[in-house]
Amino acid sequence: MSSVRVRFAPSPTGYLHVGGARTALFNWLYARHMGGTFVLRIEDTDSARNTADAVRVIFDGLHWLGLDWDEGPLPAGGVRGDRGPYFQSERRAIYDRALRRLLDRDQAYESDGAIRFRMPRKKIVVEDLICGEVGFDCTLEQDFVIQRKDGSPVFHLVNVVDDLEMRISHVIRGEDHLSNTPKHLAIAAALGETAPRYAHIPLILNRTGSKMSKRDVGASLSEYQEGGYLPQAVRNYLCLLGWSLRENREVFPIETAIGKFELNQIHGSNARFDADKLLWMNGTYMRSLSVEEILPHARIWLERTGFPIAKWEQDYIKEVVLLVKEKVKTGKELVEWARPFFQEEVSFEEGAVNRFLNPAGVQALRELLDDLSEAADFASSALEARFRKLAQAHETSVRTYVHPARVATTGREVGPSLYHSLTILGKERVLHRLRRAIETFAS
RNA sequence: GACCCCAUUGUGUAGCGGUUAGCACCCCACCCUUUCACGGUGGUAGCACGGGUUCGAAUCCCGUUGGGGUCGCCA
Repeated sequence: MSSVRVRFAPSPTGYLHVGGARTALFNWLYARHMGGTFVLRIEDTDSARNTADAVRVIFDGLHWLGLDWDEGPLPAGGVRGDRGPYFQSERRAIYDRALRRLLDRDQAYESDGAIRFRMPRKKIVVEDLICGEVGFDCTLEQDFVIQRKDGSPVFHLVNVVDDLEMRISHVIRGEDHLSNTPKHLAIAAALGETAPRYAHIPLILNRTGSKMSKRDVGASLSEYQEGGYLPQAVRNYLCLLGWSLRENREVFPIETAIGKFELNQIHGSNARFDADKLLWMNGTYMRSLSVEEILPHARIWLERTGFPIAKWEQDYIKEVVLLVKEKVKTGKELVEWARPFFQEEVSFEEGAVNRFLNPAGVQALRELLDDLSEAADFASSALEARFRKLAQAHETSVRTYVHPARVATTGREVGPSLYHSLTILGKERVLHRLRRAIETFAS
C-alpha cells in the first residue's frame, strides 16, 4: 500500500447524486491506480436528516457501481479500518478536542454562544492538483462559526479534522468546494497540521447548464438502477465526464481506467450530462457483455416487472436474454421485448394489429398455420426456409408472412429476429397463438 | 454585487507553437436487412471576441464577453 489515502465523504440525504457517484469514482480510481486506500466516511452531522435508510442508499449505490472501500462502515454492520469511527456522528469527542485546542491557542473564540474561527487576514494560495495555483485574498474575510450555539460542530471544522485524523493525503472533491478551501487550509494550519493535497474536479451540469441538482431528471443514481442500466456502462460513462483515455477510445474496461487515471489530466471545465450518450453506451455494453454477465441483471429487471420467471428453466431465460439483448439499450426495453416469452396471453398493440392483422394479414396467417402445422423441424434455419418457400409458392415476399406472424405471436410489430423467436416459443405455442389471432381478427 | 473556476461543432472530448483541427454521441443520407436495432459508408456542424508575443497561435500572455461555482450557526 502506498501512502495515498483518499476518501468519499457523502452526506446521507436519501439519494446518491450522479455527481457524488462520479466523485466517488474518481477517488476510487485514484486509490486503485496508486495502490492507495479508499476511505468511506459518512458525514451525518446534520441529525435533522434521517440516516439509516439514507446510508443504505449510499452503500447500495457504491456497491452497484463496483466501488469498494478499504476503510469505513460495512453494509452488513461493523467497520473496517483503524482510523474510525467513520460516522461523523460518532466522532464528537474528536471534534471537541480540536475545538479545545483552537480555543486554547486563541485561534477561535466564543461569540453569541457559538464558537468562531479566527480567520487569518492574509492572502492564501491553494495549490490545486487540477486548477493549479489559485490565490484568494482573505484580508477582508470574516471569522466563521465552527461550533453552533447548540454545541454541534460545523462542516468546515469536522471535514478538516477528519481528513487530518484519517491521514487523508488527497482530497478529491467537487469544484464547488474550491472557494471553501482557504478556510480549510487555515484550520489545518491553526491546528498545526499539514493539510492534504487538494484536487477539485469540475461539476456535472444538467441539460440547462447549471449544476445538476436533486430536482433534475437523471440526477439520482437510483434512476439508472431502476431504469435497467448496467453498472459497467454507467461507470464507464461517468469516467468520461472530465477525464479521457486520450486514445480515441471511450468504451473501455474499468481496469484500463485504473491503469491510466491521473489527477493532473482531469479537465478544469464543467461537463454537461448527456443522457443520450449514456443510453448509447448502455446499448454497447448490453451487446458486448456475455449472456452470463447480463443474466443476473436481467433476472432482476424481469422479476421487478412481475414476470413469474421462477417457473421457467434457467436455459429458457438465458435463450430469451441472448436473443433480445442484441437489440435493446436498457433493461426496461429488454423486459418489454421479453414480455411475449413470459406471458402466455399476447397483449396486442393497436397500431400493429391495424397494420398487419387486416384481412390480408389474417389470410397470410392461415396459410402460415397450415404450413407450420406440418413442420417437424422448428429450428430457426428450418423456419426461415419454410417462410421463404411459402412466399415463393404464393409469389410474394417473406414480409407478407413475417409481419403478421410477429404481431400474432408477440403482439408487437418490432422485435428480435422472428425465426429465432418462434424457435424459442416452440411449435405448440406458436400454432396456438396463430390460431388465436386468426379467430380474434378474422372479421 | 464580491471572489474563484472555466471556454475546441448541439453534447463529451483529442490537441499542449507549424494538423486538410481527430474521435464519440446526437442529427441527416445511402448500404445491409423479416421489423427494430446493430454494422458499414458518407455528410452537416467547432477553436467565443479583441489585443498582444512569435516567422508562425486552437495552443502562450492580457482584456472583453459568456457560462458555472462560492459567499449559512447546510454539507
